[in-house]
Amino acid sequence: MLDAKTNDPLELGALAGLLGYRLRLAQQAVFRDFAASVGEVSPGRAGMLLLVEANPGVTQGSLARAVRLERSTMVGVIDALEARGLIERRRGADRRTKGLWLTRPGRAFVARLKRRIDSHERRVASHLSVLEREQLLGLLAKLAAR
Amino acid sequence: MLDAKTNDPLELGALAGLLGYRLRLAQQAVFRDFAASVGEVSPGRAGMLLLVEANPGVTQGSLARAVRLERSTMVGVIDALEARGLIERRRGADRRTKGLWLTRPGRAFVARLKRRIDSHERRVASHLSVLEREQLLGLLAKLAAR
DNA sequence: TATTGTTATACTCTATAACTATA
DNA sequence: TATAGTTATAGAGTATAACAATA
Repeated sequence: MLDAKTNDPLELGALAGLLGYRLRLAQQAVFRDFAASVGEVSPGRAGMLLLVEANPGVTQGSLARAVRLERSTMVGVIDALEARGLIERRRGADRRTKGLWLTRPGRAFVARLKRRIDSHERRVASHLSVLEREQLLGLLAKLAAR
Repeated sequence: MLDAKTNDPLELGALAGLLGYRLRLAQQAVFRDFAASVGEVSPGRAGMLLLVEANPGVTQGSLARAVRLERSTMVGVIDALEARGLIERRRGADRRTKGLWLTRPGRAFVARLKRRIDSHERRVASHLSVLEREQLLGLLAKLAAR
């Protein structure tokens, strides 16, 4: 780890070989590129929009479990996306539930989002070969499999 | 991605092959294990303690740059670690700076921390071979190199 | 009784802008 | 003028606990 300003080297000590530390640095780098190049919506919110696109009518609770948020947290998140006109709640067959759907503007937004995410992904992976990227995705999935 | 409660499969859609998505899931898994098994201090704070241990007398600003936090954010972080009696500020040769040092209890705390982190690391990497773990660390470093 | 969405509330982590003391 | 630490303030993002409607 280099001190970004003075280039004083800072000893990493016990930190050097820890997966959690390397994961955090990598994720910071990727998220920083996402914010700069995709913008408009955070990585987490973008992921939710992609999940609603792939699972039209998904209930709030089901989406919350998928992204590991509390149901109560999801309320505000959906409120915000609904206020931006990107998704809408519809009454489900089970009248306790609310199904989530992309609005027409929401679908256009997600289409644009996907194009930007594509070029973001290419830029982020530009230092990796195709094989290395596949290896990395596989190892990450293995690590996350609990 | 499985819905954790009902086992309804949720389609991942465009999310499936994104490095940022896989990074986030992997990091969540690792941090959850850290919280459950190391506890007492968050991964980020633990990292700072390890950096102070490896760089006695490091200034607040230098540490802030190393972990990519604002100087102003670092103030409160150090306040909290100081209030817990783990580190102390000492006046530097340049009298604008404050050097950071582990206290005696802080050194004991970090020693215990390192033992817990070791077993945490082994558990997290338990699904990976030694070679796979090395590959993963290397690929993550490559990804984070901007 | 159990589940879904909701509200009220609070906590953690972080940033920006303006200040002070030194350099 | 520039830098290190500081303060005040604000904004994401998240959680817990209690509640109403529905199953």
